[in-house]
Amino acid sequence: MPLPSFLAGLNSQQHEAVTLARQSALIVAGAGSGKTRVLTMRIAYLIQTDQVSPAGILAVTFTNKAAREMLARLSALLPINTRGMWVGTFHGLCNRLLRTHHREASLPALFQILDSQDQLAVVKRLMKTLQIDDDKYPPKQVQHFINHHKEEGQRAAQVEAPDRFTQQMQVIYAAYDTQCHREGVVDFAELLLRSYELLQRNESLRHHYHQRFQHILVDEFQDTNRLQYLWLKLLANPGGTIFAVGDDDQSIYAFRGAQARNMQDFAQEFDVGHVIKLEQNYRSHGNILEAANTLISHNTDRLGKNLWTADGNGERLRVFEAATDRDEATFIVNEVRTLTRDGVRLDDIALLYRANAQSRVLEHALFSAGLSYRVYGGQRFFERKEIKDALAYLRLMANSNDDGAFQRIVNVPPRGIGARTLEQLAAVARQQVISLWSAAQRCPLSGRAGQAVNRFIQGIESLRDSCRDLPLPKQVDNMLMHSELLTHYQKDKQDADRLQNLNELVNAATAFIAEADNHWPDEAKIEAPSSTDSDQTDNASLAAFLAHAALEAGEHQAGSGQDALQLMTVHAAKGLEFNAVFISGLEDGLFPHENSRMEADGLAEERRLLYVAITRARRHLTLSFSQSRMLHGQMRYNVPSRFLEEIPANLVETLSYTADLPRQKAKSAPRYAEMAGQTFRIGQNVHHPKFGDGMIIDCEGGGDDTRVQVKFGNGDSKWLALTYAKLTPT
DNA sequence: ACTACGAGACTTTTT
DNA sequence: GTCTCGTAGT
Repeated sequence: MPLPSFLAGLNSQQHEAVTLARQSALIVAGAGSGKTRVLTMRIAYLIQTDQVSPAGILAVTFTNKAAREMLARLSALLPINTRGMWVGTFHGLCNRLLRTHHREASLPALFQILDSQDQLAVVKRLMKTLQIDDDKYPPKQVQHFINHHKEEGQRAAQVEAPDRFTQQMQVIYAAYDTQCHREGVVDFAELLLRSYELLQRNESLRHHYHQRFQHILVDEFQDTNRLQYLWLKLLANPGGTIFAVGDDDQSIYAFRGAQARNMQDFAQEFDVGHVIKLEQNYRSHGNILEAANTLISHNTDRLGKNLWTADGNGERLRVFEAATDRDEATFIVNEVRTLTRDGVRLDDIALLYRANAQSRVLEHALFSAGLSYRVYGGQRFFERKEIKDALAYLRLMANSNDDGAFQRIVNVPPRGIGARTLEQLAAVARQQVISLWSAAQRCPLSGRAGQAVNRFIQGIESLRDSCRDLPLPKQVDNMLMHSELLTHYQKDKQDADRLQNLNELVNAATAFIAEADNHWPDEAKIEAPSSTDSDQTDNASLAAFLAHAALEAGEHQAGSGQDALQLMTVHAAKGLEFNAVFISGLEDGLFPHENSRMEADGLAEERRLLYVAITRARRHLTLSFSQSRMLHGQMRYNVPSRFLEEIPANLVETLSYTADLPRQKAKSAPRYAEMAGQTFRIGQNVHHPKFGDGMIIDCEGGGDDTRVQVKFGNGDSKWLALTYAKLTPT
């Protein structure tokens, strides 16, 4: 059989990966090595050569964006319809699975999905009813405990609890699951754990999917957590094959449970004969790659790879040292101007930083300079307050047991139902183990508040009735008209945005339906032999829309397509590329972040983070750091990042202050410490006979009592009395 | 039921 | 420094 023509142009490793015979495979795909291309071509190749039908493919990604991109590229390669294909995020696919088999998973047909916010609200509410001290057991920590254990595949009963504290956590975890079950809601981790347990328990179902999914493909494998790995294993074994693509050097999500170790485990457990490495980079110039290679070589426990390019070395990296964070920002603004003069588009330039707090100074400088910019991160469409309120109305219409939704909007807009009334309702609900809604229904309270509650219940019910046979966008519109949310937010004259967002929600619903008609065939019809609810199916599109809202919170910042500089954290930049990249704040304590010192493998992860940042750049890469920085309302003095020393000097051009850059340092009034005729200044580099080299970051006292705080190379800082410490300037 | 003030946090984040 | 959250006061 002739090979499909689209294979032309692949390099030999890519070709090998794409055309591999039916077997499990591990592809270590370096940054810019054409990873997504290989993944999509592999699918196209399998289908084109009749090794599998589209329905036999399961492809998993981490983000909706990646899933969309894969589908888009796939339909460009092949004239097939992507309808029957299972391409999506772990959570999206689990949702699909659970919707299809909700009975077997003992979930209501219209189960709702809790996002993190919602989940935290449930935890708080629960702890209140259980009367658990939230100082001793901070809700955030409880939430993390629950998620962490779910991601390890553990139910409350399986958690090891050697001490009092953990036992209490375990109790809350168990109560939380009970509560969620009663309300018919499911959190993100639950989506995975529940479908994992479903497949584990239900042999015929498992068998069905084993038969079906002949080829499973996984993107960003290094980001999988334990449960996701087990889920894949359960879905593939025995006989199925997994095509895993990942890069251990780009593993930067350990803090949320990702285990790059899954790559090694996978190679072993799935008998991967030889690992295919994609090392040819099609993105960056040579110097940039060499800097990245050398930096990452300082990590141990790597699968090991070295990026190379057929392109030239290009220009050298530039490193700039600033006196203050403002100077740093000014420098970057000037450099950006130079680049745009040379014809680089603004949106092909990125300013990256370790922590969001750093964007402020940069934004200020950009704003003053009149450069347009866009900051990624921040609130997303479906996470906005007013949208959450509107969604709560819809949720309550779909599922009246949803206490979270009930509580959220029972008094929005204000209708005279205060904390007092709610408490009474909650007490009834707790006693009879029923939802707030049922409590309100069954035990009507007397008085004005009771009337208000009744009116509320009736309002929602009549909404539900009037929406019954309407198409989804009309339902949303109808809800907005009758809920008085619009008038409520009209009073907030400060933000007309909120009104606009609410109206936008109708458009979102319209867009969702249009999209669903293309890609989301009614799985229930195709897949599920077992689930045919007659009572509630007319609300299926509403439930699907609500799931969509939770699973895909919407664009981070709806960039209106205009040319603007891109500001984001290094994490957010993963997977992207730019002609020119600035990485700012390369200081010890910031990058690597000081909190990383506490964590096992923390420094290595920070190094990988910088590796990711560096490999975003195609042509121009500028690193910068500042001697001083305003952080948490305090001036902090930092030493350059240790990572800078790990980049070979011959690749770097060091920039110094230029004459036209106003030194603002005088304004920050360096404080001095004097002792025996010697003067020490904040920011000055010094040497200590015992602790080594460091920098003075603070001083206090005077005369014989003068002390200075010195931050040493290992990250520690110490207060030293000048009388005793033998400090010498370096 | 709504506003105002103060305490405390504050790495990274997708689903 | 600035934002969020929770409580106390009106």
